[in-house]
Amino acid sequence: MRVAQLARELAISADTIRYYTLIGLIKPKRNPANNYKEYREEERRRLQFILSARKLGFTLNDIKEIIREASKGKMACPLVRQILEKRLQETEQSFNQQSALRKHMKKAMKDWKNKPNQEPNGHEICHLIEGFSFANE
Amino acid sequence: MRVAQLARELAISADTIRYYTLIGLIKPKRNPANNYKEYREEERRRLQFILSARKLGFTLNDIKEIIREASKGKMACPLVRQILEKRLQETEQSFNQQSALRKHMKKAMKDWKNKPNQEPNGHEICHLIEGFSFANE
DNA sequence: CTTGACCTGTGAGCCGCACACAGATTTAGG
DNA sequence: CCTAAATCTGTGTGCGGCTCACAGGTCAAG
Repeated sequence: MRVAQLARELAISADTIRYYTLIGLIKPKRNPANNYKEYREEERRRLQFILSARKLGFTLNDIKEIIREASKGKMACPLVRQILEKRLQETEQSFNQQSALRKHMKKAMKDWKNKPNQEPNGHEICHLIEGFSFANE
Repeated sequence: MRVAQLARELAISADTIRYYTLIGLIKPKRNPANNYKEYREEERRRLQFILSARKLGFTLNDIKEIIREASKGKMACPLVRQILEKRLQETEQSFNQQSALRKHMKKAMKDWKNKPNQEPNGHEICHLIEGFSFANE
């Protein structure tokens, strides 16, 4: 199976598969007839593993390390648990940041409804932004 | 005032100020004595504008465009309102994605508490990930 | 006058792809 | 069987918003 069809079946882009191949996460054999990469059952399974791991917040580097560990015949689970914990912490952080950003933006939308546009006055760029208060209410 | 001190006062990194300068958001004059960049009141105000706008989700390109508009003597407010709306939509999207990711990760933490590590078995990489269900309960 | 802190510009690295390009291959239609 | 169009290939570049590394110039304190 070639890259485009596999991409269709997994509902991802061919470029993504190519990229994973480029960085060594997948190692398809070549078809000697045309030198195209041939994706088989093994590659499909590995790709599905990658996609699941991505959905759980693992980075591509994490995944690389996990695969390396597993292919040395070792048990990857402890590593997986440890990485998940770390990534969860980071996700909590950026989630809270996102949440704050969202709050500010919504407040701006609301506050600005009652404010007029204003002609430029020399030292302000946009009074909406410059006059915005990030404080709670 | 030189870059490092301004950075300290605004609690951001000197590299960030340098970067904003590089992409043309700030245009400090040079000190002829040593050719260092000189940041004055105008640059400080502009920098504060940039920081406020960033906190409201505007991208650096947005900010560039807004400044360009304002420096043409035009009223930037309508543009600002329009961009905010767009960025808010995007933020909602990525917020929801983050939220889903966080949920999955927390579920994994919980589910995996009861699952043992498992020796590699040839065709699985990590049964924790491979056996994880993304469904709601 | 030296030491060490600070400054400079330039360039590369991060992450996870998306997109552009030019040339090779495959497929469908006549 | 032939051609045209679709699809494929690898390589390289770009995105955002910085951060860090490097090699060298400048400056303040002792």
